[in-house]
Amino acid sequence: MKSVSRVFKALADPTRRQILQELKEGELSAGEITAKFPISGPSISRHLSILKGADLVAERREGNRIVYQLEPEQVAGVVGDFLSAVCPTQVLRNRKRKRSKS
Amino acid sequence: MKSVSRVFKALADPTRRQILQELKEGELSAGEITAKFPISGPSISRHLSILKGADLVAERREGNRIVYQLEPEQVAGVVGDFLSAVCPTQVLRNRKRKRSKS
DNA sequence: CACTAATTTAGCAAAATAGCTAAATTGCCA
DNA sequence: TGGCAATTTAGCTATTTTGCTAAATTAGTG
Repeated sequence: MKSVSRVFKALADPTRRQILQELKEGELSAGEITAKFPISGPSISRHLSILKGADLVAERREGNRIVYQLEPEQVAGVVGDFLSAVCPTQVLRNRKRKRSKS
Repeated sequence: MKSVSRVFKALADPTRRQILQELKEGELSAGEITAKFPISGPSISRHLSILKGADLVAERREGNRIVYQLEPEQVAGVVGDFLSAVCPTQVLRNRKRKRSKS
């Protein structure tokens, strides 16, 4: 599958988007991530492997546990490229504040 | 469903992302869009209704046909908000050219 | 080595997704 | 009104996704 498709499919799930937001604060082990969500460890593990498959996170083993880390360049790269392809004029630069919620 | 979820689910499908790119060039009727893809009219119609449900496109009837139009503010708004939430430092501004393909 | 903790892998069931064809709808025109 | 063109809606099937529990893996510790 193409990289951009893997990324957008990964971002389609709200749990996975929230995992990315948690990782923005700093790296976390699989168990620490699991503790933040109401779903089982194995389910989180699969979400993590999908995020990893899209290169949105990197993992490394640290003794007993596996630590995950955000890859902000991949997030900004792929999503940003799409954004500039579809709406080049109003990408980030020039974005108006939202009136309420769209 | 929440707006951001509808948007990212809509963007998860490659056909729908490509429809948005086609619409970037200017509005198109459902039939004109269908002609650009190898799948059936009804399938395109459903993709369009999902894009419309996420407010990524707007439709209007024009006589016999229905014309679709990109809503770049919604695209840039929702996706851009997510981007600034997850990787505020390297959002668009400051993005390095890609070395090859990530 | 045996035991425990952390995590992933396997296998299953329910729900969602995307495609198709056939039928319904909507608007135009004679 | 009848008929045609454009599009959507309905209903179906196959595939994918997401959750679960149970079992396997990997690393540290007595």
